[in-house]
Amino acid sequence: MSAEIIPIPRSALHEQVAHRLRQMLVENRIAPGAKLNERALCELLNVSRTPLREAIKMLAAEGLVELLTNRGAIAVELSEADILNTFEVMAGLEAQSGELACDRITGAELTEIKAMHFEMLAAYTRRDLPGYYRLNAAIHSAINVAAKNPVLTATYKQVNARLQALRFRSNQDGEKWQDAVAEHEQMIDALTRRDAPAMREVLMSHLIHKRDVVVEQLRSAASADANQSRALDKPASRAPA
Amino acid sequence: MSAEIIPIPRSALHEQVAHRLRQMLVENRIAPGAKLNERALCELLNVSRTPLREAIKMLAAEGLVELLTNRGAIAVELSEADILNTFEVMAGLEAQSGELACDRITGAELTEIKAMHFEMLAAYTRRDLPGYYRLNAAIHSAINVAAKNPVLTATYKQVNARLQALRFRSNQDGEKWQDAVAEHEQMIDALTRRDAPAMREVLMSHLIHKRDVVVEQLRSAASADANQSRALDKPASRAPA
DNA sequence: TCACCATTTTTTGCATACAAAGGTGATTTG
DNA sequence: CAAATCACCTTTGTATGCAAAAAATGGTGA
Repeated sequence: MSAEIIPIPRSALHEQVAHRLRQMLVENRIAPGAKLNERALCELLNVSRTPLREAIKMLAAEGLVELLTNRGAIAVELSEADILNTFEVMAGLEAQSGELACDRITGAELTEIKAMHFEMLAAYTRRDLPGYYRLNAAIHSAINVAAKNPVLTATYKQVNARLQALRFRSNQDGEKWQDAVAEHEQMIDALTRRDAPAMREVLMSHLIHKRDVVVEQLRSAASADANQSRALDKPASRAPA
Repeated sequence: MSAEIIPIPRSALHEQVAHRLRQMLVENRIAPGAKLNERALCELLNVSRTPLREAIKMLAAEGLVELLTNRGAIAVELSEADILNTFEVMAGLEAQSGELACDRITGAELTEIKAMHFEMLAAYTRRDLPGYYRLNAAIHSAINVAAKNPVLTATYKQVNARLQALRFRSNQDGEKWQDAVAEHEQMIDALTRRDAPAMREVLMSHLIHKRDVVVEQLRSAASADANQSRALDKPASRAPA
């Protein structure tokens, strides 16, 4: 085992394009409902249409974009029902991750998660929302990894990606934020005790609460949008690019 | 709202190609590990390389084929670890389906599932393995649908597709078969009582047993292969097309 | 002014062409 | 004779061209 000269062996163009598009979608740089214009993306990414189209097809299979037959692709726009359903699945996947992690987590992994937890508490204390989100996601991801099941990890990531775009524009409420932190304490506790049923329970309710926060924010954002568009006398049901 | 002249609005070529390839993979008409030669598939399906390649990219995102960079695509070949991991995820998804179905199943749905269960018993009694598999899959699918969560259904289907190829060549052992039927009885029972925890429990162990059957069959098949290849003095670690 | 229709323009979908990487086999050399 | 090398062929990856469908535009009539 000597030469991994370049760990990324110059991955194919369509892979790179898919990666960049995925990032743009998850970071809301392409708004939900927005059309993916091939010509525009081609010159933005400096590739021809062939690898671009192949990348778009992959994202469609991942559920990040929707294909429209003769009308190209648009970034998925989740209805409230979609969001509820997606969080429900995520809750199941997280709960299972937690259960399995209780059986399979190593001491080093648990230590690292505890360290990240304290970092998250620091971010919370400073009301550093971006830092908090980053650490929060890192902790959940670490728990998932500790479950030692790559298939579960891949499934988790794929479903989670669809929700990332929502999280990107969500803002924690003061009280809810405090509750979320308390739930994280319970998680760490259950994980330390290797108490799988407790872990499942905590993660399930944690996800339910996350869901409620997102849906609530979405509703208020939607009503704000509605007010604004009424004021501007302009129907803006579909988000622009 | 008048004319849905053709309910399938002449879906795009790459969709049709993806569908046919998916079918071929799931039915083991393309063996695990086998190379997907573009030229050959093009003339088999009578399409040019562009839609074929787009379809292959979709299947890669679904986890049915593996892309090799400059060497095309091969049908996924699951290692024993992969199989264990995949069944573990399936168990979680089925368990959640069962729990949710207990809350949300309609009387009509339950009735239909019971009817299919009796049909399955008939197939079992006749030792009609293909019929048994079909009804078994239909029942599990119906439970999933009764959970009323399209995201869960999509996730379930995607993960399950990777296992279908294995099931296609698996054969139930007499005793294990009897156990599986008994577990199905318990499932129907729990579902009738709307007992979500019991449903979770039954489905979890049912999937574990399914997993064991598949792994056992795989092992004996592998050793048989090894014997045969030794006899023929020909290394055949990779399955041919 | 608004609605409807024809025409133009844009955009997507598919096919093909070209370039580069991989595999194969024969030939050559140690 | 074995191993390495080189040339050839096959296959994949990307770019481009062409046809069809959809959107945009403009004009006409009520």
